[in-house]
Amino acid sequence: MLTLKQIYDDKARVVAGLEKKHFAGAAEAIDEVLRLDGERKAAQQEKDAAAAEMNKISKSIGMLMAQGKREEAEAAKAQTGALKAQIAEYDAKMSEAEEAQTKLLLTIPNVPYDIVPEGASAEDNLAVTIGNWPNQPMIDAIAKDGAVALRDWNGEVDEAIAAERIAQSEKLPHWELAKKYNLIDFDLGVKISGAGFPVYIGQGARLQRALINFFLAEANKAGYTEIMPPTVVNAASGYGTGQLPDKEGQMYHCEVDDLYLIPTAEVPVTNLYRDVIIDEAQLPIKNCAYTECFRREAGSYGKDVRGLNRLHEFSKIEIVRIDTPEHSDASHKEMLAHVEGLLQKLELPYRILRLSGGDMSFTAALCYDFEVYSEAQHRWLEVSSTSNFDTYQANRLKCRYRRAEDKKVTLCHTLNGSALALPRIVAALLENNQTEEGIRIPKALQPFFGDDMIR
RNA sequence: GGAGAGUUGUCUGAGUGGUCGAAAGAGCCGCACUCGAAAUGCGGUAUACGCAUUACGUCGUAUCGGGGGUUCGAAUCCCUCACUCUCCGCCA
Repeated sequence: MLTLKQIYDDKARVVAGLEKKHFAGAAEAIDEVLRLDGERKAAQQEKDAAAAEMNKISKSIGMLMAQGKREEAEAAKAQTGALKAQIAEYDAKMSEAEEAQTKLLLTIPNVPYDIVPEGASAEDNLAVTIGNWPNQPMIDAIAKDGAVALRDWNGEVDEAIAAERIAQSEKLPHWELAKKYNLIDFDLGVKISGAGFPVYIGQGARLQRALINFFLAEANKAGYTEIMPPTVVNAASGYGTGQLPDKEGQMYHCEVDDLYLIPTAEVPVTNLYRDVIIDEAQLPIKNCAYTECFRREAGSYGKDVRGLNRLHEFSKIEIVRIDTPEHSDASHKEMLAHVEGLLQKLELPYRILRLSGGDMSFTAALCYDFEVYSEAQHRWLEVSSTSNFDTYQANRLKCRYRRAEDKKVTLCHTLNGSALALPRIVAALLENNQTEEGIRIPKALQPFFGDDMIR
Protein backbone atom coordinates (compact mmCIF):
# COMPACT_ATOMS: atom_id res chain seq x y z
CA MET A 1 0.00 0.00 0.00
CA LEU A 2 1.00 3.62 -0.45
CA THR A 3 2.86 5.28 2.39
CA LEU A 4 1.44 8.32 4.12
CA LYS A 5 4.72 10.05 3.40
CA GLN A 6 4.20 9.60 -0.34
CA ILE A 7 0.80 11.21 0.00
CA TYR A 8 1.91 14.09 2.22
CA ASP A 9 5.00 14.78 0.10
CA ASP A 10 3.21 15.11 -3.21
CA LYS A 11 -0.51 14.63 -3.08
CA ALA A 12 -1.05 15.97 -6.59
CA ARG A 13 1.34 13.43 -8.07
CA VAL A 14 -0.37 10.59 -6.23
CA VAL A 15 -3.82 11.63 -7.38
CA ALA A 16 -2.66 12.10 -10.97
CA GLY A 17 -0.99 8.69 -10.85
CA LEU A 18 -4.10 6.99 -9.57
CA GLU A 19 -6.12 8.61 -12.33
CA LYS A 20 -3.63 7.29 -14.85
CA LYS A 21 -4.38 3.86 -13.42
CA HIS A 22 -8.07 4.56 -13.91
CA PHE A 23 -8.80 4.32 -10.23
CA ALA A 24 -12.21 5.92 -9.75
CA GLY A 25 -12.57 8.57 -7.06
CA ALA A 26 -8.84 9.03 -6.54
CA ALA A 27 -8.94 12.54 -5.10
CA GLU A 28 -11.78 11.73 -2.71
CA ALA A 29 -10.06 8.57 -1.48
CA ILE A 30 -6.79 10.39 -0.82
CA ASP A 31 -8.57 13.20 1.01
CA GLU A 32 -10.33 10.64 3.15
CA VAL A 33 -7.01 8.97 3.99
CA LEU A 34 -5.64 12.32 5.13
CA ARG A 35 -8.76 13.14 7.12
CA LEU A 36 -8.52 9.80 8.93
CA ASP A 37 -4.86 10.43 9.59
CA GLY A 38 -5.67 13.77 11.19
CA GLU A 39 -8.32 12.08 13.29
CA ARG A 40 -5.86 9.42 14.39
CA LYS A 41 -3.18 11.94 15.30
CA ALA A 42 -5.60 14.03 17.37
CA ALA A 43 -6.80 10.94 19.23
CA GLN A 44 -3.25 9.76 19.83
CA GLN A 45 -2.21 13.08 21.32
CA GLU A 46 -5.10 12.98 23.76
CA LYS A 47 -4.48 9.35 24.57
CA ASP A 48 -0.76 9.83 25.09
CA ALA A 49 -1.34 12.75 27.44
CA ALA A 50 -3.87 10.78 29.49
CA ALA A 51 -1.63 7.71 29.56
CA ALA A 52 1.33 9.79 30.69
CA GLU A 53 -0.76 11.16 33.57
CA MET A 54 -1.91 7.67 34.46
CA ASN A 55 1.63 6.31 34.46
CA LYS A 56 2.70 9.11 36.77
CA ILE A 57 -0.05 8.35 39.26
CA SER A 58 0.63 4.63 39.14
CA LYS A 59 4.27 5.22 39.92
CA SER A 60 3.42 7.48 42.83
CA ILE A 61 1.10 4.81 44.24
CA GLY A 62 3.96 2.37 44.10
CA MET A 63 6.17 4.73 46.05
CA LEU A 64 3.49 5.55 48.61
CA MET A 65 2.89 1.86 49.21
CA ALA A 66 6.58 1.30 49.66
CA GLN A 67 6.65 4.05 52.27
CA GLY A 68 3.64 2.55 54.02
CA LYS A 69 1.35 5.52 53.30
CA ARG A 70 -1.72 3.44 52.67
CA GLU A 71 -4.33 6.16 52.83
CA GLU A 72 -2.56 8.48 50.43
CA ALA A 73 -2.18 5.60 48.06
CA GLU A 74 -5.87 4.82 48.25
CA ALA A 75 -6.65 8.49 47.58
CA ALA A 76 -4.48 8.41 44.47
CA LYS A 77 -6.23 5.27 43.29
CA ALA A 78 -9.53 7.08 43.40
CA GLN A 79 -8.30 9.52 40.77
CA THR A 80 -7.58 6.85 38.22
CA GLY A 81 -11.06 5.75 37.30
CA ALA A 82 -11.90 8.71 35.09
CA LEU A 83 -8.48 8.70 33.45
CA LYS A 84 -8.78 5.06 32.65
CA ALA A 85 -12.09 5.59 30.92
CA GLN A 86 -10.60 8.47 28.97
CA ILE A 87 -7.64 6.42 27.79
CA ALA A 88 -9.94 3.64 26.66
CA GLU A 89 -12.09 6.11 24.77
CA TYR A 90 -9.22 7.85 22.97
CA ASP A 91 -7.58 4.53 22.30
CA ALA A 92 -10.73 3.21 20.67
CA LYS A 93 -10.98 6.38 18.57
CA MET A 94 -7.38 6.06 17.53
CA SER A 95 -7.51 2.44 16.47
CA GLU A 96 -10.83 3.00 14.76
CA ALA A 97 -9.36 5.77 12.60
CA GLU A 98 -6.24 3.73 11.99
CA GLU A 99 -8.16 0.66 10.91
CA ALA A 100 -10.42 2.65 8.63
CA GLN A 101 -7.38 4.27 7.10
CA THR A 102 -5.55 1.00 6.51
CA LYS A 103 -8.65 -0.58 5.07
CA LEU A 104 -8.99 2.31 2.65
CA LEU A 105 -5.31 2.32 1.74
CA LEU A 106 -5.52 -1.36 0.89
CA THR A 107 -8.08 -0.53 -1.79
CA ILE A 108 -5.89 2.16 -3.39
CA PRO A 109 -3.51 0.88 -6.08
CA ASN A 110 0.12 1.81 -6.59
CA VAL A 111 1.07 5.00 -8.40
CA PRO A 112 2.58 4.32 -11.83
CA TYR A 113 5.90 5.80 -12.94
CA ASP A 114 5.96 8.65 -15.41
CA ILE A 115 7.03 6.50 -18.36
CA VAL A 116 3.93 4.31 -18.02
CA PRO A 117 1.75 5.00 -21.08
CA GLU A 118 -1.66 6.58 -20.65
CA GLY A 119 -4.54 4.31 -21.49
CA ALA A 120 -7.40 2.25 -20.21
CA SER A 121 -6.69 -1.22 -21.54
CA ALA A 122 -4.38 -3.64 -23.34
CA GLU A 123 -5.06 -1.67 -26.52
CA ASP A 124 -2.93 1.12 -25.14
CA ASN A 125 0.12 -0.92 -24.21
CA LEU A 126 3.32 0.22 -25.81
CA ALA A 127 5.38 -2.26 -27.80
CA VAL A 128 8.97 -1.46 -27.01
CA THR A 129 10.79 -4.39 -28.56
CA ILE A 130 10.18 -7.21 -30.97
CA GLY A 131 12.54 -10.11 -31.50
CA ASN A 132 13.01 -13.24 -33.61
CA TRP A 133 10.22 -11.87 -35.79
CA PRO A 134 10.15 -13.29 -39.29
CA ASN A 135 7.92 -10.71 -40.93
CA GLN A 136 10.11 -7.84 -42.05
CA PRO A 137 7.40 -5.24 -42.83
CA MET A 138 6.25 -5.35 -39.26
CA ILE A 139 9.73 -4.92 -37.89
CA ASP A 140 10.08 -1.81 -40.02
CA ALA A 141 6.83 -0.47 -38.67
CA ILE A 142 8.16 -0.86 -35.17
CA ALA A 143 11.59 0.48 -35.91
CA LYS A 144 10.24 3.68 -37.36
CA ASP A 145 8.98 5.06 -34.06
CA GLY A 146 11.05 2.95 -31.76
CA ALA A 147 7.83 2.14 -30.02
CA VAL A 148 4.31 2.29 -31.35
CA ALA A 149 0.91 1.58 -29.93
CA LEU A 150 -0.09 -2.03 -30.19
CA ARG A 151 -3.22 -1.37 -32.23
CA ASP A 152 -1.16 0.18 -35.01
CA TRP A 153 0.49 -2.98 -36.10
CA ASN A 154 -0.28 -6.25 -34.35
CA GLY A 155 -2.60 -7.70 -36.93
CA GLU A 156 -5.92 -6.36 -35.77
CA VAL A 157 -5.54 -3.35 -38.00
CA ASP A 158 -2.99 -4.76 -40.37
CA GLU A 159 -5.43 -7.44 -41.42
CA ALA A 160 -3.89 -8.08 -44.80
CA ILE A 161 -0.66 -9.34 -43.33
CA ALA A 162 -2.41 -11.35 -40.68
CA ALA A 163 -4.75 -12.96 -43.19
CA GLU A 164 -1.84 -13.82 -45.44
CA ARG A 165 0.06 -15.46 -42.64
CA ILE A 166 -2.93 -17.47 -41.58
CA ALA A 167 -3.61 -18.56 -45.17
CA GLN A 168 -0.02 -19.68 -45.62
CA SER A 169 0.10 -21.54 -42.38
CA GLU A 170 -0.58 -25.21 -42.26
CA LYS A 171 0.57 -25.49 -38.72
CA LEU A 172 -1.28 -27.51 -36.14
CA PRO A 173 -2.27 -25.98 -32.81
CA HIS A 174 -0.39 -27.32 -29.83
CA TRP A 175 -3.30 -29.34 -28.45
CA GLU A 176 -3.34 -31.39 -31.63
CA LEU A 177 0.42 -31.76 -31.58
CA ALA A 178 0.25 -32.83 -27.94
CA LYS A 179 -2.08 -35.61 -28.97
CA LYS A 180 -0.14 -36.56 -32.10
CA TYR A 181 3.12 -37.06 -30.19
CA ASN A 182 1.43 -38.22 -26.98
CA LEU A 183 2.88 -35.41 -24.89
CA ILE A 184 -0.09 -34.20 -22.88
CA ASP A 185 -3.40 -35.81 -21.97
CA PHE A 186 -5.98 -33.18 -21.14
CA ASP A 187 -8.82 -35.67 -20.69
CA LEU A 188 -6.93 -37.67 -18.09
CA GLY A 189 -6.41 -34.44 -16.19
CA VAL A 190 -10.13 -33.77 -16.28
CA LYS A 191 -10.76 -37.25 -14.90
CA ILE A 192 -8.46 -36.99 -11.92
CA SER A 193 -8.71 -33.25 -11.15
CA GLY A 194 -10.72 -31.17 -13.60
CA ALA A 195 -10.32 -28.89 -16.58
CA GLY A 196 -7.10 -26.91 -16.57
CA PHE A 197 -5.02 -29.66 -14.97
CA PRO A 198 -3.18 -31.37 -17.81
CA VAL A 199 -1.24 -34.61 -17.43
CA TYR A 200 2.17 -34.47 -19.09
CA ILE A 201 3.40 -37.79 -20.41
CA GLY A 202 6.70 -39.20 -21.68
CA GLN A 203 8.50 -36.64 -23.83
CA GLY A 204 5.93 -34.05 -22.72
CA ALA A 205 6.88 -34.53 -19.08
CA ARG A 206 10.55 -34.56 -20.03
CA LEU A 207 10.12 -31.26 -21.87
CA GLN A 208 8.67 -29.75 -18.69
CA ARG A 209 11.63 -30.92 -16.67
CA ALA A 210 14.06 -29.68 -19.33
CA LEU A 211 12.52 -26.20 -19.34
CA ILE A 212 12.49 -25.99 -15.55
CA ASN A 213 16.14 -26.96 -15.40
CA PHE A 214 17.08 -24.67 -18.26
CA PHE A 215 15.38 -21.65 -16.66
CA LEU A 216 16.89 -22.37 -13.25
CA ALA A 217 20.33 -22.85 -14.74
CA GLU A 218 20.07 -19.53 -16.57
CA ALA A 219 18.90 -17.77 -13.41
CA ASN A 220 21.76 -19.27 -11.42
CA LYS A 221 24.16 -18.10 -14.10
CA ALA A 222 22.72 -14.59 -13.76
CA GLY A 223 23.43 -14.62 -10.03
CA TYR A 224 20.05 -15.55 -8.60
CA THR A 225 19.98 -17.74 -5.50
CA GLU A 226 17.71 -20.73 -5.92
CA ILE A 227 14.90 -21.01 -3.37
CA MET A 228 12.50 -23.89 -2.94
CA PRO A 229 9.62 -22.47 -0.93
CA PRO A 230 6.37 -24.01 0.31
CA THR A 231 3.51 -23.93 -2.16
CA VAL A 232 0.89 -23.17 0.48
CA VAL A 233 1.03 -19.99 2.51
CA ASN A 234 -0.86 -18.37 5.35
CA ALA A 235 -3.15 -15.37 5.05
CA ALA A 236 -0.49 -12.94 6.33
CA SER A 237 1.67 -13.81 3.33
CA GLY A 238 -1.28 -13.25 1.01
CA TYR A 239 -1.71 -9.77 2.45
CA GLY A 240 2.01 -9.11 2.28
CA THR A 241 2.21 -9.35 -1.49
CA GLY A 242 -1.29 -8.03 -2.17
CA GLN A 243 -3.22 -11.12 -3.26
CA LEU A 244 -5.41 -10.51 -0.24
CA PRO A 245 -7.82 -9.00 0.32
CA ASP A 246 -8.79 -7.97 -3.20
CA LYS A 247 -7.94 -11.09 -5.23
CA GLU A 248 -9.20 -13.63 -2.74
CA GLY A 249 -11.32 -15.45 -5.31
CA GLN A 250 -8.32 -16.15 -7.54
CA MET A 251 -6.58 -18.38 -5.01
CA TYR A 252 -7.35 -21.90 -3.92
CA HIS A 253 -8.06 -21.90 -0.20
CA CYS A 254 -7.62 -24.84 2.18
CA GLU A 255 -10.32 -23.96 4.66
CA VAL A 256 -9.54 -26.40 7.43
CA ASP A 257 -6.09 -24.95 8.01
CA ASP A 258 -6.73 -21.52 6.50
CA LEU A 259 -3.90 -21.84 3.99
CA TYR A 260 -3.73 -20.69 0.39
CA LEU A 261 -2.20 -22.42 -2.62
CA ILE A 262 0.25 -19.96 -4.13
CA PRO A 263 -0.68 -18.37 -7.47
CA THR A 264 3.02 -17.58 -8.01
CA ALA A 265 6.34 -18.08 -6.22
CA GLU A 266 6.37 -14.32 -5.78
CA VAL A 267 4.19 -14.83 -2.71
CA PRO A 268 6.42 -17.10 -0.59
CA VAL A 269 9.73 -15.75 -1.90
CA THR A 270 8.87 -12.09 -1.32
CA ASN A 271 7.31 -12.85 2.07
CA LEU A 272 10.66 -14.27 3.17
CA TYR A 273 11.47 -10.61 3.74
CA ARG A 274 8.32 -9.67 5.61
CA ASP A 275 9.05 -7.81 8.89
CA VAL A 276 12.75 -7.74 8.19
CA ILE A 277 15.41 -5.03 8.29
CA ILE A 278 18.17 -5.81 5.81
CA ASP A 279 21.68 -4.36 5.80
CA GLU A 280 22.24 -2.27 2.70
CA ALA A 281 25.40 -4.26 1.93
CA GLN A 282 23.19 -7.29 1.20
CA LEU A 283 21.19 -5.52 -1.49
CA PRO A 284 20.19 -6.22 -4.14
CA ILE A 285 18.89 -9.60 -3.02
CA LYS A 286 18.37 -11.79 -6.08
CA ASN A 287 16.32 -14.95 -5.64
CA CYS A 288 14.75 -17.36 -8.08
CA ALA A 289 12.35 -20.20 -7.49
CA TYR A 290 10.62 -22.91 -9.44
CA THR A 291 7.16 -23.77 -8.11
CA GLU A 292 3.86 -25.04 -9.30
CA CYS A 293 1.37 -22.16 -9.43
CA PHE A 294 -2.33 -22.49 -8.74
CA ARG A 295 -4.99 -20.15 -10.08
CA ARG A 296 -8.72 -20.53 -10.00
CA GLU A 297 -9.10 -18.31 -13.07
CA ALA A 298 -12.77 -17.79 -12.28
CA GLY A 299 -14.56 -16.21 -15.19
CA SER A 300 -12.27 -17.37 -17.99
CA TYR A 301 -13.74 -19.08 -21.01
CA GLY A 302 -13.50 -19.92 -24.71
CA LYS A 303 -10.36 -19.79 -26.81
CA ASP A 304 -8.49 -18.26 -23.89
CA VAL A 305 -8.53 -21.54 -22.04
CA ARG A 306 -8.01 -23.93 -24.96
CA GLY A 307 -5.10 -26.34 -24.51
CA LEU A 308 -2.27 -24.83 -22.52
CA ASN A 309 -3.39 -21.23 -22.91
CA ARG A 310 -4.77 -20.90 -19.41
CA LEU A 311 -4.39 -23.52 -16.68
CA HIS A 312 -5.30 -23.93 -13.04
CA GLU A 313 -1.93 -25.45 -12.27
CA PHE A 314 1.28 -24.69 -14.09
CA SER A 315 5.03 -24.57 -13.58
CA LYS A 316 6.84 -21.28 -13.39
CA ILE A 317 10.29 -20.00 -12.55
CA GLU A 318 10.09 -16.66 -10.83
CA ILE A 319 12.85 -14.14 -10.22
CA VAL A 320 12.48 -11.82 -7.24
CA ARG A 321 14.65 -8.91 -6.21
CA ILE A 322 14.77 -6.69 -3.14
CA ASP A 323 16.68 -3.50 -3.73
CA THR A 324 17.33 0.09 -2.73
CA PRO A 325 15.22 2.85 -4.28
CA GLU A 326 18.32 4.22 -6.02
CA HIS A 327 19.16 0.95 -7.76
CA SER A 328 15.76 -0.61 -8.40
CA ASP A 329 15.42 0.81 -11.89
CA ALA A 330 18.77 -0.66 -12.92
CA SER A 331 17.68 -3.95 -11.35
CA HIS A 332 14.47 -3.88 -13.34
CA LYS A 333 16.40 -3.42 -16.59
CA GLU A 334 18.69 -6.33 -15.73
CA MET A 335 15.65 -8.50 -15.15
CA LEU A 336 14.14 -7.47 -18.49
CA ALA A 337 17.41 -8.30 -20.23
CA HIS A 338 17.49 -11.68 -18.50
CA VAL A 339 13.98 -12.61 -19.58
CA GLU A 340 14.59 -11.38 -23.11
CA GLY A 341 17.76 -13.49 -23.23
CA LEU A 342 15.71 -16.59 -22.41
CA LEU A 343 13.35 -15.98 -25.31
CA GLN A 344 16.26 -15.39 -27.64
CA LYS A 345 17.89 -18.64 -26.58
CA LEU A 346 14.61 -20.45 -27.14
CA GLU A 347 14.43 -18.83 -30.60
CA LEU A 348 10.82 -17.83 -30.14
CA PRO A 349 9.30 -14.75 -31.75
CA TYR A 350 8.51 -12.34 -28.96
CA ARG A 351 7.60 -8.80 -28.19
CA ILE A 352 7.90 -6.70 -25.06
CA LEU A 353 5.12 -4.37 -24.03
CA ARG A 354 5.18 -1.57 -21.54
CA LEU A 355 1.77 -1.84 -19.96
CA SER A 356 -0.51 1.16 -19.91
CA GLY A 357 -1.86 2.58 -16.67
CA GLY A 358 -5.21 0.88 -17.09
CA ASP A 359 -3.81 -2.55 -17.91
CA MET A 360 -1.12 -2.93 -15.30
CA SER A 361 -1.65 -4.75 -12.06
CA PHE A 362 -2.90 -3.14 -8.88
CA THR A 363 0.46 -3.23 -7.12
CA ALA A 364 2.90 -2.39 -9.92
CA ALA A 365 4.59 0.96 -10.55
CA LEU A 366 6.07 -0.16 -13.86
CA CYS A 367 5.40 -3.38 -15.70
CA TYR A 368 6.58 -5.01 -18.90
CA ASP A 369 4.86 -8.02 -20.42
CA PHE A 370 6.68 -10.51 -22.59
CA GLU A 371 4.62 -12.29 -25.21
CA VAL A 372 5.52 -15.06 -27.63
CA TYR A 373 3.86 -15.48 -30.99
CA SER A 374 1.92 -18.66 -31.45
CA GLU A 375 2.11 -19.54 -35.13
CA ALA A 376 -0.84 -21.88 -35.25
CA GLN A 377 -3.19 -19.79 -33.15
CA HIS A 378 -1.93 -16.54 -34.67
CA ARG A 379 -1.92 -14.74 -31.40
CA TRP A 380 0.44 -13.42 -28.83
CA LEU A 381 0.66 -15.34 -25.58
CA GLU A 382 1.83 -13.69 -22.39
CA VAL A 383 4.72 -15.60 -20.84
CA SER A 384 6.16 -13.09 -18.38
CA SER A 385 5.23 -10.00 -16.50
CA THR A 386 8.22 -8.21 -15.02
CA SER A 387 7.41 -5.44 -12.58
CA ASN A 388 8.86 -2.90 -10.22
CA PHE A 389 6.58 -2.38 -7.22
CA ASP A 390 8.54 0.53 -5.80
CA THR A 391 7.80 0.67 -2.05
CA TYR A 392 4.18 -0.47 -2.46
CA GLN A 393 4.69 -4.13 -1.53
CA ALA A 394 7.51 -3.34 0.88
CA ASN A 395 5.23 -1.06 2.87
CA ARG A 396 2.75 -3.86 3.43
CA LEU A 397 5.51 -6.35 4.08
CA LYS A 398 7.43 -3.98 6.34
CA CYS A 399 10.48 -4.92 4.34
CA ARG A 400 13.11 -2.32 5.15
CA TYR A 401 16.84 -1.85 4.97
CA ARG A 402 19.38 0.02 7.05
CA ARG A 403 21.19 2.55 4.93
CA ALA A 404 24.97 2.24 5.13
CA GLU A 405 25.46 5.99 5.00
CA ASP A 406 23.31 7.24 7.87
CA LYS A 407 21.95 4.01 9.44
CA LYS A 408 18.40 5.18 8.69
CA VAL A 409 15.75 2.50 8.26
CA THR A 410 14.05 2.87 4.90
CA LEU A 411 11.55 0.89 2.83
CA CYS A 412 13.03 -1.35 0.15
CA HIS A 413 11.86 -1.66 -3.40
CA THR A 414 10.62 -5.06 -4.53
CA LEU A 415 10.63 -6.44 -8.07
CA ASN A 416 9.68 -9.68 -9.69
CA GLY A 417 9.17 -11.35 -12.99
CA SER A 418 8.47 -14.70 -14.57
CA ALA A 419 11.56 -16.28 -16.06
CA LEU A 420 9.54 -18.06 -17.33
CA ALA A 421 6.08 -19.62 -17.15
CA LEU A 422 6.07 -22.96 -18.93
CA PRO A 423 2.73 -23.74 -20.58
CA ARG A 424 2.61 -20.99 -23.18
CA ILE A 425 6.30 -21.45 -23.92
CA VAL A 426 5.51 -25.10 -24.59
CA ALA A 427 2.56 -24.10 -26.77
CA ALA A 428 4.70 -21.78 -28.89
CA LEU A 429 7.59 -24.22 -28.98
CA LEU A 430 5.37 -27.02 -30.29
CA GLU A 431 3.50 -24.90 -32.79
CA ASN A 432 6.40 -22.87 -34.16
CA ASN A 433 8.93 -25.69 -34.39
CA GLN A 434 6.80 -28.40 -35.98
CA THR A 435 8.35 -30.09 -39.01
CA GLU A 436 7.71 -33.16 -41.06
CA GLU A 437 10.13 -35.15 -38.93
CA GLY A 438 8.88 -33.93 -35.59
CA ILE A 439 9.22 -30.99 -33.29
CA ARG A 440 12.58 -29.28 -33.27
CA ILE A 441 14.08 -28.56 -29.87
CA PRO A 442 16.07 -25.31 -29.75
CA LYS A 443 19.80 -25.74 -29.35
CA ALA A 444 19.97 -24.15 -25.92
CA LEU A 445 17.41 -26.62 -24.61
CA GLN A 446 18.87 -29.77 -26.16
CA PRO A 447 21.37 -30.51 -23.36
CA PHE A 448 18.49 -30.41 -20.89
CA PHE A 449 16.04 -32.34 -23.04
CA GLY A 450 18.61 -34.87 -24.15
CA ASP A 451 17.54 -34.87 -27.78
CA ASP A 452 17.18 -32.46 -30.69
CA MET A 453 13.68 -33.56 -31.68
CA ILE A 454 10.37 -34.72 -30.33
CA ARG A 455 9.44 -37.56 -32.64
C1' G B 1 -3.95 -37.08 17.90
C1' G B 2 -2.57 -37.24 23.68
C1' A B 3 0.68 -35.29 27.89
C1' G B 4 4.28 -31.86 29.53
C1' A B 5 8.05 -27.69 29.12
C1' G B 6 9.14 -23.29 26.70
C1' U B 7 9.02 -18.36 23.45
C1' U B 8 12.76 -11.83 26.67
C1' G B 9 16.76 -6.77 22.68
C1' U B 10 21.77 -8.61 16.98
C1' C B 11 23.12 -13.27 19.98
C1' U B 12 23.62 -15.92 24.89
C1' G B 13 20.83 -15.15 29.06
C1' A B 14 18.71 -12.86 34.14
C1' G B 15 14.29 -11.14 35.71
C1' U B 16 7.23 -14.22 39.22
C1' G B 17 3.09 -7.47 40.27
C1' G B 18 5.75 -1.17 41.32
C1' U B 19 11.38 4.17 39.00
C1' C B 20 12.08 -2.69 33.90
C1' G B 21 12.77 -0.56 27.59
C1' A B 22 14.39 -4.39 30.65
C1' A B 23 20.65 -7.15 34.65
C1' A B 24 25.06 -9.47 32.88
C1' G B 25 28.13 -11.23 28.99
C1' A B 26 29.15 -11.41 23.72
C1' G B 27 28.87 -8.86 19.15
C1' C B 28 28.81 -4.22 16.59
C1' C B 29 29.91 1.29 16.24
C1' G B 30 32.66 5.66 18.10
C1' C B 31 36.55 7.71 21.06
C1' A B 32 41.14 7.22 24.02
C1' C B 33 45.82 4.60 24.39
C1' U B 34 49.32 2.65 20.01
C1' C B 35 53.95 3.71 14.60
C1' G B 36 49.87 0.08 13.53
C1' A B 37 47.18 -3.99 15.50
C1' A B 38 45.78 -6.84 19.68
C1' A B 39 44.70 -6.12 24.67
C1' U B 40 42.63 -2.40 27.84
C1' G B 41 39.50 1.85 29.27
C1' C B 42 35.28 5.13 28.34
C1' G B 43 30.79 6.03 25.69
C1' G B 44 27.03 4.37 22.41
C1' U B 45 24.15 0.42 20.30
C1' A B 46 15.68 -1.59 18.98
C1' U B 47 11.19 -0.29 16.30
C1' A B 48 6.65 2.38 15.41
C1' C B 49 3.70 6.51 16.23
C1' G B 50 3.17 11.40 18.38
C1' C B 51 5.38 16.10 19.76
C1' A B 52 9.31 19.70 19.01
C1' U B 53 13.13 21.97 16.10
C1' U B 54 17.11 25.84 11.58
C1' A B 55 19.73 21.77 13.92
C1' C B 56 20.96 18.41 18.14
C1' G B 57 16.04 15.81 20.98
C1' U B 58 18.00 15.15 29.31
C1' C B 59 10.21 14.88 25.54
C1' G B 60 5.43 11.54 25.40
C1' U B 61 2.97 6.76 24.16
C1' A B 62 3.29 1.70 22.73
C1' U B 63 6.07 -2.85 22.09
C1' C B 64 9.57 -8.76 26.52
C1' G B 65 5.84 -14.68 20.37
C1' G B 66 0.32 -12.57 18.58
C1' G B 67 -4.48 -11.13 20.57
C1' G B 68 -7.60 -10.36 24.84
C1' G B 69 -8.38 -9.92 30.28
C1' U B 70 -7.39 -8.90 35.80
C1' U B 71 -5.04 -4.56 38.41
C1' C B 72 -4.01 2.16 40.26
C1' G B 73 0.24 -0.53 37.99
C1' A B 74 1.88 -6.67 33.99
C1' A B 75 7.98 -9.26 30.90
C1' U B 76 5.88 -11.14 35.59
C1' C B 77 -1.13 -13.35 37.12
C1' C B 78 -5.49 -15.38 33.92
C1' C B 79 -7.68 -16.77 28.95
C1' U B 80 -6.75 -17.73 23.88
C1' C B 81 -4.00 -18.50 19.33
C1' A B 82 0.66 -19.52 16.87
C1' C B 83 5.34 -21.56 17.08
C1' U B 84 9.61 -24.50 19.38
C1' C B 85 11.28 -28.65 22.36
C1' U B 86 10.51 -33.57 25.12
C1' C B 87 7.69 -38.15 25.75
C1' C B 88 3.64 -41.37 23.83
C1' G B 89 0.68 -42.68 19.46
C1' C B 90 0.54 -42.71 14.09
C1' C B 91 3.11 -42.32 9.63
C1' A B 92 6.75 -41.51 4.30
